[in-house]
Amino acid sequence: MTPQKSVKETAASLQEVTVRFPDGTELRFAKGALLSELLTRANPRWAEPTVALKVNGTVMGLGQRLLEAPGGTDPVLIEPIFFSSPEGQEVYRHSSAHIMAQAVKELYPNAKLAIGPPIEDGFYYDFDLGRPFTPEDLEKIERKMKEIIASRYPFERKALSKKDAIRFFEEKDERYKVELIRELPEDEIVTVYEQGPFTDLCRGPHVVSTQQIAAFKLLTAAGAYWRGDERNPMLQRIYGTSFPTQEALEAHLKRLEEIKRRDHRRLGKDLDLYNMIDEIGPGLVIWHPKGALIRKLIEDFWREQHLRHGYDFVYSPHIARLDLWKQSGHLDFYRENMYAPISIEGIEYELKPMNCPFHIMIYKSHLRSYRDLPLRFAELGTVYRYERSGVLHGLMRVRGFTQDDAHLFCRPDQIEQEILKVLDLTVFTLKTFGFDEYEIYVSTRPEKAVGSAENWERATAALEAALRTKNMAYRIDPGEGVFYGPKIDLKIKDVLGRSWQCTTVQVDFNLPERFHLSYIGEDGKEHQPIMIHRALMGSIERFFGVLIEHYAGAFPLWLAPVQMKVMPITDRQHAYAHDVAEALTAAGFRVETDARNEKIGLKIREAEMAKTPYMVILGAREVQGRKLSVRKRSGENVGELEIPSFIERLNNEVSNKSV
RNA sequence: GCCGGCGUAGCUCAGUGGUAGAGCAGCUGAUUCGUAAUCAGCAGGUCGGUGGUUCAAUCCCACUCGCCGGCUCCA
Repeated sequence: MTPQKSVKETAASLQEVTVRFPDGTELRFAKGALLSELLTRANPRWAEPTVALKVNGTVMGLGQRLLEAPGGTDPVLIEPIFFSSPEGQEVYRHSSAHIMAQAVKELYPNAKLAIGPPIEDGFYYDFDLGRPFTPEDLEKIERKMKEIIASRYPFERKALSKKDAIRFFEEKDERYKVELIRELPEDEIVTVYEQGPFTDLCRGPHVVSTQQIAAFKLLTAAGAYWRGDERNPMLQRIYGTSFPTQEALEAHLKRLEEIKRRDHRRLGKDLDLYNMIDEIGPGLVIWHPKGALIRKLIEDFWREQHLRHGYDFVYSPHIARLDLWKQSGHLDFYRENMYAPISIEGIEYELKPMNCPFHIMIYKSHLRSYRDLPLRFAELGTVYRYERSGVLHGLMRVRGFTQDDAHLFCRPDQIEQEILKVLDLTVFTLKTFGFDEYEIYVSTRPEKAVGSAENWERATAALEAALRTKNMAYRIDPGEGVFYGPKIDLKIKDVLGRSWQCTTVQVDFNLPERFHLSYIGEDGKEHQPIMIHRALMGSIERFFGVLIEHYAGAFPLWLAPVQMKVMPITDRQHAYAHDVAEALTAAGFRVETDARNEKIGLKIREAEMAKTPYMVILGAREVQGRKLSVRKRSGENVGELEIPSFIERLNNEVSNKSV
């Protein structure tokens, strides 16, 4: 199996070449030198252990040789890659995945290898085992991985012809690997990596030795289809993660704990915000009073902003005749997400999955002039979409949800300006909730789509132009547009750095055509308006779920369902507590009084667990001085205040919408 | 939808082929207390649902509903 080195290559390996390091240092090396030799000799005092090297811009493993470097330049440019970079993590975790695969093969020789890539925060490997992995299996695999790491196997790269590679993996009965290799181009050189007795198909690169994987943990096992296609066999996937130090691993595990602690499904129950129950059905939310109040406050804010930004509010029904959905094209392109029609007096009606056709009907209710445009119809519109049972997830993925929807009708020359306005409103809205960072994607034409290629291009160009004007960095997401037009998707980053898709802005050249929308232009002739669909928070349900996790349930004062609790220490302060609560309520705050015959410690504990922003503690001293002793949920003691100065403080905090 | 795990009191969870327990919450009483849990008593469950095996099922089996972790998909 050892590939033969050509005579020419051997000769070449004796020659020398200059290597330039990032600090400008240049050293001479034999062309056949191992990259790890470069590193030792150069002693470059790099702060972190080097995972791999970037050689003339290509990431290479330290076990590779200088002569494999691309470009064949002299000098050869070298850059270190540390674990702290995304590339370093990829190499490190990819190697970790190989170690896991070796462990699995040693423990379960019949397991077939599929694929095992690095992913964000870790790695996975898919196996065909014929049965699922149990938690005990994972423990055994972890122990075996530790042995493999202790064995200090070097990762050795071997190149094979496609034919040899197929034969090699056929002999091992690794049918998935064979399938992968067969799809490579005919003349492709296939590389494999060996670590001790284990060989895996792999492009690489890898760390030098298994010993380099210092700290790892296997996290979960789950089913996954071969190549993500449900018609293919179900494989068994093991997820794991690895880090160069035990501390870094533990920090990561702690973060996972933190994510669990913030889980909106747990907090939603603990804080009594909302629920989803069997009797009603999966993916259908009931909002309990506290959650409903928060929702109301969010919606009030939304309405206020939309009024200021020139939107008109509209309302539309939950069902409409099937014909409407035929005309809109939803029945052709969105059917799999729609519920079965309801027959009423012989006419079929359909539960709405989107609000657009209704807003279009409002547009069509008058003859429109170019002077009327742009028209902006906004609605907190509740829609119902069939989602497969396995994809439902708390508030993040439901079957009935309310979009903060709007449809803008404008002239072609107004598109860019309208999108700019939408972006402004989006940024302002998100910022109010403490989201300052986001990822932006522009999705282009999918396979299943209506409308001409030319229209798609025009629309996409408008979206990109607006983003460039706003200096907002974006990435292209090819083929991910909705069937009726390209879109901008904005994923917000929460306090833990996780991304959530909320905002979407979609240009639509198609619905105006299907519904024969028109306006009378300056020239007195009919023209077709452009339509823009947009939702800033996306779905109120999802946005609320994200907010719960973002704030860890501790809603800022302006959103907190109960803003403060008035807590008399004994019943001798009840009368004063009543007066205080009345004064605060009269000032417009949401106040509860805890007049139970309980110790103050318990009252504070319960207010803390309910994440109430302020606690107003009233004992004999406060009654005496007609004051308030104010404590924040952070534990901070604000001290003794007079009622008016407390109210002023609260008013400031609410009007600033301090996060 | 698919693979796997789970479903026991309002919540978090023990448990067993002979019809169930704890802590918290609830109710009652006592305690009048200064910044994250006062004490005692009481009450609370057709063990997700349906069917089957069995003298006997919460436990075993089948089906079904739901939840959780993934796959796929999306606001």
